[in-house]
Amino acid sequence: MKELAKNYDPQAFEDRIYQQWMDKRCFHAECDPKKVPYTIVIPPPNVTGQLHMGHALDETLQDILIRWKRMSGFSTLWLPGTDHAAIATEAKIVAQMREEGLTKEDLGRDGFMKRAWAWKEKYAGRIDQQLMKLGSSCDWERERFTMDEGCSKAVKEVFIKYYEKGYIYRGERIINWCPHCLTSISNAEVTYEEQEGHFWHLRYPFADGSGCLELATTRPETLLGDTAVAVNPKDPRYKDAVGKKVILPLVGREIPVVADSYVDMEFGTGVVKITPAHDPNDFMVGQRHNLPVLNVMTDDAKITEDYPKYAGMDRYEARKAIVADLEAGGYLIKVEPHVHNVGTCYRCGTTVEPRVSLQWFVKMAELAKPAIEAVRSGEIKFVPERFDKLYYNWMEDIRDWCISRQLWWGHRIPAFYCDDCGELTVTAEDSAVCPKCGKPMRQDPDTLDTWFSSALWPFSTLGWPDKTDDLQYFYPTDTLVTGYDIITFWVSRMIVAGMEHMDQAPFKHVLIHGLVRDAQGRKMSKSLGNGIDPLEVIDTYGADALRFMLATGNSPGNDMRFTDDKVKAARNFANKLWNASRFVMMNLPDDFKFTGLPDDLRVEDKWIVSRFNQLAKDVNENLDHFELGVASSKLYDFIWDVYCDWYIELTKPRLRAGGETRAHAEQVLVWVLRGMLKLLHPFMPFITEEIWQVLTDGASMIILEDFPVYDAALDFSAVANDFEKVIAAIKAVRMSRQELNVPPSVKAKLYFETLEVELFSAASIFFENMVGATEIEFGQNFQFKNALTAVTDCARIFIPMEELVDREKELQRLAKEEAQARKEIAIIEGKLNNPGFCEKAPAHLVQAEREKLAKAKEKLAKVLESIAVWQE
RNA sequence: GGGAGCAUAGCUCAGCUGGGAGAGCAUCUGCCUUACAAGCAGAGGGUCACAGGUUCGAGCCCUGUUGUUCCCACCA
Repeated sequence: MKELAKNYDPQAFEDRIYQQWMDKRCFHAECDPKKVPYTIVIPPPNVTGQLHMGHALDETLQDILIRWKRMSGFSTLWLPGTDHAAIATEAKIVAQMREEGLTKEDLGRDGFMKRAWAWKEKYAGRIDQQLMKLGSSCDWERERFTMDEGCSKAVKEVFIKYYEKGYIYRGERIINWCPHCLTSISNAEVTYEEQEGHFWHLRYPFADGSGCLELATTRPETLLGDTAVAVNPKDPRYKDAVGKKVILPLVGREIPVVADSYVDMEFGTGVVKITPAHDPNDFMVGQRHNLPVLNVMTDDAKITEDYPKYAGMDRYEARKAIVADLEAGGYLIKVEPHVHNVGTCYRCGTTVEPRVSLQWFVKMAELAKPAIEAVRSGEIKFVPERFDKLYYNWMEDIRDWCISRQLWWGHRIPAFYCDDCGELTVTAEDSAVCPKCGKPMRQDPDTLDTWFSSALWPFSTLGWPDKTDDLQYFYPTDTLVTGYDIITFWVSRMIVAGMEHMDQAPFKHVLIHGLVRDAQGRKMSKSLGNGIDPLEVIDTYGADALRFMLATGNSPGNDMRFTDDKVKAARNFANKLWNASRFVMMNLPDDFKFTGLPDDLRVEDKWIVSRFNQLAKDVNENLDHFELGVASSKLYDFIWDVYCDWYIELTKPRLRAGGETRAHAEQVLVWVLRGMLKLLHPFMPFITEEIWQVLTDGASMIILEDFPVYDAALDFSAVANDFEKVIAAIKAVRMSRQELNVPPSVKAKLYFETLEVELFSAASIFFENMVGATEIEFGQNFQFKNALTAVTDCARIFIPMEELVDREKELQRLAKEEAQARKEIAIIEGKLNNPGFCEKAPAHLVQAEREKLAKAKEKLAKVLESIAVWQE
């Protein structure tokens, strides 16, 4: 038999193992009618992005599920792919061009696109490589990209379908504009931040000279675009003002005073300046009162040429200048500090500028209805459930979705304008000629929001709009794994699209995870520089350790902190498994053949087999309920505590014995080891595959093995429970010896007072091997003047010492045990003396309490006897 | 303003449908026991935020309070 390397060194095999899986096409999915499909589509990372800890978590969870299902006999497809990430990618390219002194206009649209594709080609694949390092078992043969031919076809199809059904319209609305990215963004892409600003109290004089209206603003520079002043119609203070005109300071324009219920009488002076072009609420007021819309800013938020004095100043410069002028002109009453929420671009953090412009929108209210119903009916389930509230919250109050972006990198809107006759045509054809007048048409310059294409991801990647075999077989997908931060951006829109175009929810479960934060609990971010690179972690500790750490110790939907200690603990666990496997293999003869579990199992074998059987049951159940963290910690406990610390130690005497005894132990050791490796494989795929292949001499791959399940034939609970008594006795002896500072090197004979003579006598070898027993004798009423006692609920064990035992210390120890026993008895008696408990609690629980009480009393009696002996 | 999460050992967190408070790390003690010192054997440490309620029984369910984090809306 080949041996495992002396040290666990993930670098030595992780890449090789991955290559093997690839060579054997282990990740490839077939439309196999004999199998049940299980599908996950990857949340597509940015095509030119880099793997960060959030991805690592996301992919780890998906890979665990996929590998588990694959081993459980499903035809599993994990479909990988990347997103073109319109704003993010275009921003990077533009920044790079800026360094060369180039602008988009310099290159022109075609030139820019050429450059963008080249950029994409250069960096695409990098993220794939990184996913591979993690062990992701994606079907790379099916890899997709949101701007590939098929996805682009789907996008056009959907756009046209929506347009024809009246869900898509074009209109002049106030939208969120990012002056840095130079594009519109949707409501969902705006993040609000609390900022300290000012409240400028201003005075607007009446045109007729009858005094002034006082009002306050946080954005004095927008005054240039004021087209009215509004008051509440019910406000008695301003009854006479309504209908009059005021003169706009600095500008001199006469604007009306209008009455609108939007104005809150309680707030400020009850007078609001109305700037329809630069504030969403003002825009609505403007519409109600037919006010002109004056855009006073350019794309990049500078004042336009219409106001020569401030032209070219950016909005903050202009603010300073205008405030100064207002003060000079006597229009400024006072300035107060004011904390308010400011919208920022979620991509670049720039303060967004509400701006009126002509954009494309999707009417969401109708489309949202079936999508809401899909969750309400349980067709789609969020895990954990509470996230459905966030979803309803968003969907039930949904706004129209601004989908046009003033970017070049993306899907161009399939709308064409005829400059000649003014006709608007939406069509999939590129070489469009005006259907009305036959003249050539001009395509809309804008592209679509990135999320428009990712919304179609669960079916566009399977071939839709064509009716492909993949689509037939793998749709709807089963589980979507993603972070709570993109439920509104992405999950909700996929559900909408799935319901609308496929008439079927795109997935059954949405497994939501939290954010990976740094050790102090802060969000990992570029600006803080506190991000941890998963690849560096993999280099240091191995992918298995990283994966295990990410999957353990947290529960769905909750954030987790990343600490080095946790990865180290996971690495140590891998090392433990490695060494245990090495130990087992070292003990196997060269011609070892695994023949399966022997029929004549010993008590300790039945114990471990039974425990393993329970573990297999638990792990399957936990995974079924998406309790990945619970499953992984059960595996940890079993492998480390049960198998390594107990079972291996228990088998050592048998291995030393040789012959049949040894061969028998070898089979059980290997049987359990194989089972553990399989159960652990989804979590730690590399190390389990490596060990497996050495163990099986390369005859098979663990990734293709059957996942263990509960087997009633392997349930030996009764025997296992008996064996727990032996374990309890060993622990009790250890505790006595340690607490009395008896060195491990000191051996001693053990005297047992017990009714379980048969059980303990069969186990005597363990006492010799594990607690330094020289010999074991059974009897009653032993009297020792200088012995430690170890007490369990079914045995009292004397350990006579040659050197004088510290009487006081042993008495103290026994007193502690007495106190514990009494406390336990009190608790149980408290329950049993409660008539309500005995009457209403399930019978088996009452019975269990009675048994516990009997045992506790027995133990107490034994402890008291021991104390009596010492006190004589 | 609306909604949600969290509060459990010194730290980081588990604890699934209510039925004996757990893990890792840290601390203390003893061990190089030929798989593993990235280890072994033990120990100490918690009024499960607070106050009520339901129940035979509450870390878990209900109500309220406090602290904290987040999401949504957004008052110029």
